[in-house]
Amino acid sequence: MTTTVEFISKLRNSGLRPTKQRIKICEVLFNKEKTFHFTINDLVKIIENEANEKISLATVYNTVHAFEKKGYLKEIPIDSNQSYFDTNIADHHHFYDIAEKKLIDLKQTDVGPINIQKTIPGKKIKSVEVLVKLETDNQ
Amino acid sequence: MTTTVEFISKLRNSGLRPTKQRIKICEVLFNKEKTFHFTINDLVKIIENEANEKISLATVYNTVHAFEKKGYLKEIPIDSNQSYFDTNIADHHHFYDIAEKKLIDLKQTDVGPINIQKTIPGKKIKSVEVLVKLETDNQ
DNA sequence: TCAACAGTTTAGAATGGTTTTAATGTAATT
DNA sequence: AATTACATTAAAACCATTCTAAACTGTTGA
Repeated sequence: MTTTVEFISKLRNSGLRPTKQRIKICEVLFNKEKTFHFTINDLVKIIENEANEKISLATVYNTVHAFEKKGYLKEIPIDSNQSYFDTNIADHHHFYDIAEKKLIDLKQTDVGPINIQKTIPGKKIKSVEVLVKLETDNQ
Repeated sequence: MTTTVEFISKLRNSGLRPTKQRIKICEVLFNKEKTFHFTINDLVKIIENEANEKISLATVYNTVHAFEKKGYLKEIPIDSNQSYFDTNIADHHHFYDIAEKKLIDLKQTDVGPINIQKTIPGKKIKSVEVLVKLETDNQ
């Protein structure tokens, strides 16, 4: 449980003005028991349900991108027509249920260490992400 | 080097009528020395340059999706606003150079086996894809 | 060989997620 | 309180992708 005051200083410390909208989005995203995955559309709906407020779509996009840039959110690479975000910023991997278009977290221990042998001069590894696609098992 | 005749029978055997457009796209995609990555836009440009033909955008989309469904192409999961495809259908993974927006193939031996410990009832694993994001190494 | 059918191509319109615009509003600073 | 820089907003624009419906073409069987 994080208080509004804490969100305000977190935002200020990040160089983001603590506006009503950003605080609301913080509460929606970072005050949950568990981390979760969402699309922008999901987030808009959650805000509409949870508060009776309405935050403009553009602001939701702006805020999510700002939070991503600050490292408070991670975008999950999926070849889908919309972006998925994750409030779990720890290093971890995903199942993607193709039929249901749903993401499921994998723990580090579910996958085991991944050792990348190849290097590219002048580049360093920023992240290593495994996406396991699931389909229906008909048998 | 694959002949036109071979592409025709490959298409027929897949239940796809060997049309002029599909044969052309086969030649562009599968007659290269090396496998490569492309977007739909890339492919349209290649076709325009290589032949003086013009294939309708809708047909390019249709054909790429048909080929993907038949397993002759693979879509690569990246959190981008457009789809990337790969003519390398062997089991392999990717580097993604964030700065240059370029994909680089990793060989199986560059990554080693990945062992997924978790299972979901009624679902089976369709694919396991590793995306290694690279950033500039400033030091 | 030819007719008939089913599958394919096409240009252009529609769709839908995301970004831009430019006007209005608000937090921070003086 | 005035100023300034940053934020929010609705609506328009953007752009990759999909859809539509009419024209076209490969295939089949008589």
